[in-house]
Amino acid sequence: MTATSPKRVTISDVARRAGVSPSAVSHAFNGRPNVSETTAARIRAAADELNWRPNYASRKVSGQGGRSLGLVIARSRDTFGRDPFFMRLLAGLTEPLADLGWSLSLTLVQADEEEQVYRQWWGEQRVDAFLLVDVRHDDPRLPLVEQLGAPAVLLGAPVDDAVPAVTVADESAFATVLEHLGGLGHRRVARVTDAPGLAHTRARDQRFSHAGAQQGIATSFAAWDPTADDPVAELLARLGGVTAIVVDSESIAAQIVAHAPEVGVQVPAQLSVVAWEDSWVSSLVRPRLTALDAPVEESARTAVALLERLVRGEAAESQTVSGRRLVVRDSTAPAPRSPSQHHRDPDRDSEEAP
Amino acid sequence: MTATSPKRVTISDVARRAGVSPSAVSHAFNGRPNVSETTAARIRAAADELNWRPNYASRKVSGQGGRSLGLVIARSRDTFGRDPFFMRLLAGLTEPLADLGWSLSLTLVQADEEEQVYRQWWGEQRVDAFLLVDVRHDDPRLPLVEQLGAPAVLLGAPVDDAVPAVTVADESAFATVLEHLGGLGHRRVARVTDAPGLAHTRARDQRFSHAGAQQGIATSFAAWDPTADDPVAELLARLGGVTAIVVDSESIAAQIVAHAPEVGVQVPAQLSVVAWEDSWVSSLVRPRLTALDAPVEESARTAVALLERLVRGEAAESQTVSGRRLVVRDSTAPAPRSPSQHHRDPDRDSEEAP
DNA sequence: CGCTTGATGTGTACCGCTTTACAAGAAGCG
DNA sequence: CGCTTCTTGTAAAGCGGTACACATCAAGCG
Repeated sequence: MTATSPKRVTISDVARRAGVSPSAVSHAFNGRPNVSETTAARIRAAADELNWRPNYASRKVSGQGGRSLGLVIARSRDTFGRDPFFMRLLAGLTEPLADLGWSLSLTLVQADEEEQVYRQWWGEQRVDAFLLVDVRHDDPRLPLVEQLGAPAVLLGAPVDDAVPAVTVADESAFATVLEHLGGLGHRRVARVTDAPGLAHTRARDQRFSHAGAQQGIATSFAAWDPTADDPVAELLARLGGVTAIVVDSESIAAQIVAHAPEVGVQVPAQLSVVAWEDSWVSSLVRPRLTALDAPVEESARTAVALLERLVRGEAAESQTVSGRRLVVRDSTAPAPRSPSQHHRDPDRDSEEAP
Repeated sequence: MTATSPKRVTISDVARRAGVSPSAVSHAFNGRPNVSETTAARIRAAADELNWRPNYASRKVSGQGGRSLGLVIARSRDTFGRDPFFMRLLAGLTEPLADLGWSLSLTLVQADEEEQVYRQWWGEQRVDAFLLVDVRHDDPRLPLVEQLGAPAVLLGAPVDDAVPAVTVADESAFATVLEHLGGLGHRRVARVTDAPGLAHTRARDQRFSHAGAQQGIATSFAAWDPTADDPVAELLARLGGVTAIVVDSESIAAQIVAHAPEVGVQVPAQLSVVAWEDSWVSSLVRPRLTALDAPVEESARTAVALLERLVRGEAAESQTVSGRRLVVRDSTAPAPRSPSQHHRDPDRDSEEAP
């Protein structure tokens, strides 16, 4: 088939139909006081009958503020696809954007094309603001958006005064998690992270150590190595006397609980696992993951609100959203009596909760 | 902070810098033959130095074809979020779109706002084409895009000649799956679907019956009821003497294999499960899901190519992409010797593969 | 060598809408 | 009742490009 475009209806058609000038239509549609309520109604009726809406491109050209948010994600298809966080984020952005009449432009890029895409989208005025995710230390995008003069908000730990951040309050979260684990008798807990370059990783590392110190729990760190032959086995082997881990990524936590028994580590009998994000995946795997739910939808909403203010030229301050909530499921249990049994025959120890 | 927009550079700035007229710049940037290669180079250099890119909105206003694809998904946050297919689709669309210089506008809507959003986005010329997913029987969007004259392509079974479809070849897929199951001794297989309203569901139903008939396997159908208290238990109870199921949705298949043992059905000892989509989730759950991988990325690429032709005013025919591939994992095994044992004590039967 | 060509550019009229004057009649007022 | 002030509307100038028609000028040619 061929797309046969019926002549598109313009503001003049509406004006003619309502018996007014095009300017009147414009004023009516922009809530300007230059038109009486009665004629405004007539104009709206005419527009309705013709099914007309102001052409987005045209209004942008004539100086009307923007209505499009750019989300550029520098991830491989794979790491994007297996992070349920992004689904939640996308879904969460959609609603507040729609309320504002904005739309979301999304793309995945390779790391080395990233800046290029920001420049292009901004230069073409394809988008009017950016939402920055996966912000790294010394992230080049921060100076970039400043240089461009592009309104931007980042999700994660604040990095730079010039770009407001929407942060999920984490302080008490580590305390909560370690209280939960401490209450189960765990004394040595490790934090597992991938993506060491991300800005929020460092912030969380500090909070984790701090909370551990306060609660008398020995904390350590372990990096997830996706290049290993069997990343789960490799990680578990490195864990030493740790009896519980807090995993930054939900998908990694899920892989760990699913695969650990197969390499001789029973979860949660020998090792408790907490995921630092929550989604349907956590309740899918067995044992179900104890996870820390984050208010993703609210973060999205907050970010959009901030962005909207920036685009209007107002100032916007970084904001914190709270609502971290520990959802206790089946991957955490009392610490084994004698630690460091990871490599025993799985059948032989089945220490149950006291 | 406040966004202080540095004066934006326009085509005239570039023209001045290159010592030519604005038209020359335009021609140079649109590969028009009105400008010599040497001056074109000079112009490009000037544009580079000023970091200029043609304003997207302006070119659209002045009749330049569109560069934006609309994807409107009528799903709840939840059903969107737990379908890994969408992640693959989004990721898959991104690359071919970027190659074309297009961008993707995404939104989630409630079913009753759906048409409204199509009208709005098209009316505002915010997008230049639509990709239709989750197409239902008598889907109102098909007449709608026709009426609007909007280029559109749908993913799934062809429904209407006016809207080209990109279809994943399914014919041999059912044969392959049933061969696999038949070879394991299964004689009664059910197909489990949610979303009975989707257009491709009916098509698959027929193919399934057909393939069953050809291979002497008794086929039946079972609907997934998400409103049930325990949908998995409820489904399994309804299965009768069936020893294997083919589940239309990967996330449902995953729930089934994860939860079945907890309601007394061993997978795959008592029941084999095949998922009709594949993603990382299939290898996450235990037992790992035997799944039918679909060429999602290639479908996306094909759809984009079709769309691009439509936007250029060329005709575009429906296309089929092949590449369905059965990935055999751990959720399929030989059929139990005596069927219909679903409600036995799980410990008591552990019939192993012969 | 005069004239047709082809290669390169430039002027200019839009595209559809916003916006800043500015006009015209109604209303307020001393 | 003449003049100022609102109210309601219109005209016209852009916004940043594109595209068509036309101007140049050097080369090609009989």
